[in-house]
Amino acid sequence: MDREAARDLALDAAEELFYSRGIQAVGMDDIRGLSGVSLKRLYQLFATKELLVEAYLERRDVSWRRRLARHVEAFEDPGERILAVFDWLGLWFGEPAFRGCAWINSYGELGATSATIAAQARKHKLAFRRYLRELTAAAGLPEPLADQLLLLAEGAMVTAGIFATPAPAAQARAAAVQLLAAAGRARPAVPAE
Amino acid sequence: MDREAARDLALDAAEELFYSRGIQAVGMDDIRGLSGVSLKRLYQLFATKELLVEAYLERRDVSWRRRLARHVEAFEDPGERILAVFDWLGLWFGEPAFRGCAWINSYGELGATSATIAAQARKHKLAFRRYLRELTAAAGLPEPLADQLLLLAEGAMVTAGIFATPAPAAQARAAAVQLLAAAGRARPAVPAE
DNA sequence: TCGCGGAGAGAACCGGCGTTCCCTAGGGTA
DNA sequence: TACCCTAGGGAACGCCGGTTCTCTCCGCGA
Repeated sequence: MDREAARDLALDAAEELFYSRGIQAVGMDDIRGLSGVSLKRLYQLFATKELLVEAYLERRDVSWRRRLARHVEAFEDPGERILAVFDWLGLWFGEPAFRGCAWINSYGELGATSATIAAQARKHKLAFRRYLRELTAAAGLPEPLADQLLLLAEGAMVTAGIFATPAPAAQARAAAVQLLAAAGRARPAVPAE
Repeated sequence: MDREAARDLALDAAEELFYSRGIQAVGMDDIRGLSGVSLKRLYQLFATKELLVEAYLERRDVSWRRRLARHVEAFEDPGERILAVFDWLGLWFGEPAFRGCAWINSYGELGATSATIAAQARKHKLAFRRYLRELTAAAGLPEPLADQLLLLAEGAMVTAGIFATPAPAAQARAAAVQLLAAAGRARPAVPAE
């Protein structure tokens, strides 16, 4: 097993365990047990647990945003793309392994203690906000609307996690429809010509 | 120092430390150091750390909702009361000690491990949702609107915590205004007579 | 066949923390 | 003054988990 393969196995196990149980509840030995990568190798790949956590959040950030983008960009219409974000959240919330947002959870757990984890959470949420701003800009809608959509999405993630139901995605979608309509009335996306 | 006073001191210290640093980052000895209540007494009052955490969340739930209600119920108009919720969030977010929502943070930290903490978070959020539903019902607005307002509020708490800015409260308030207007158009709160 | 270098398993080390225990001091009482 | 009883401080205990170390084994080259 070469270095790359071991790294992937370790990160797979880290993602599975850290996400489902929380970071502090998982020991390096648990990672070793699930991944089959020996402790020695683990520490060659990630000098400390904190670095492993960082790599886990980094990799998940990339894959999370890619999964979202794939779903959203199947649509052509800019307005539909915005709503597709909430539809995708609903799909995500419905997955059996769903346990809330990894970054919100990590921030709650270690944001006060670890500056790097707080920074990772900020980075991820900034990237998500930037994406929403791109989507609203493409639809000719103002930036403040994107920030409101961000609040709906974050609220849906939290509520879906704590209440363990995917319903908040549909609620957020409905609210987004209202906000889009209101913004459309103020500054129509497609001028009447 | 009698039993009641010691209990209050211990809970004051617990709230201060657990909220600012996270639960697992605080040891019983830290509680003792800040409260001045000896370990022996602490364990007479709370047989385990978990019971202390539970008592902390319980007490904070009561005081958090009382603070909110005090601010909201200074207004008479049902519509104003709803918006007052978001104004109060802005005041809260602006406090120097603000570090996000204690229940969202606790859930992220221990929700997967401790069933009682997950239940506390659910209980608190259910109570908040019930309050929002009461406010919208009093304004003659439909229940789904309350659930959407809940998403805005939760999203604002998370975003204000991670980005360390009170701005999300105003963004959520603006979105709430739009949603209220839309709901008012559909089913006017004050019929035209 | 004989070393040798690297890798893995798991024990060992060490610090932290929840919980318990011991020792002392102080105050009330005969 | 002598004796208890209580409370508090803080050391002690046991466990856990991050990190390191050691021992063994395997494959490869001379």
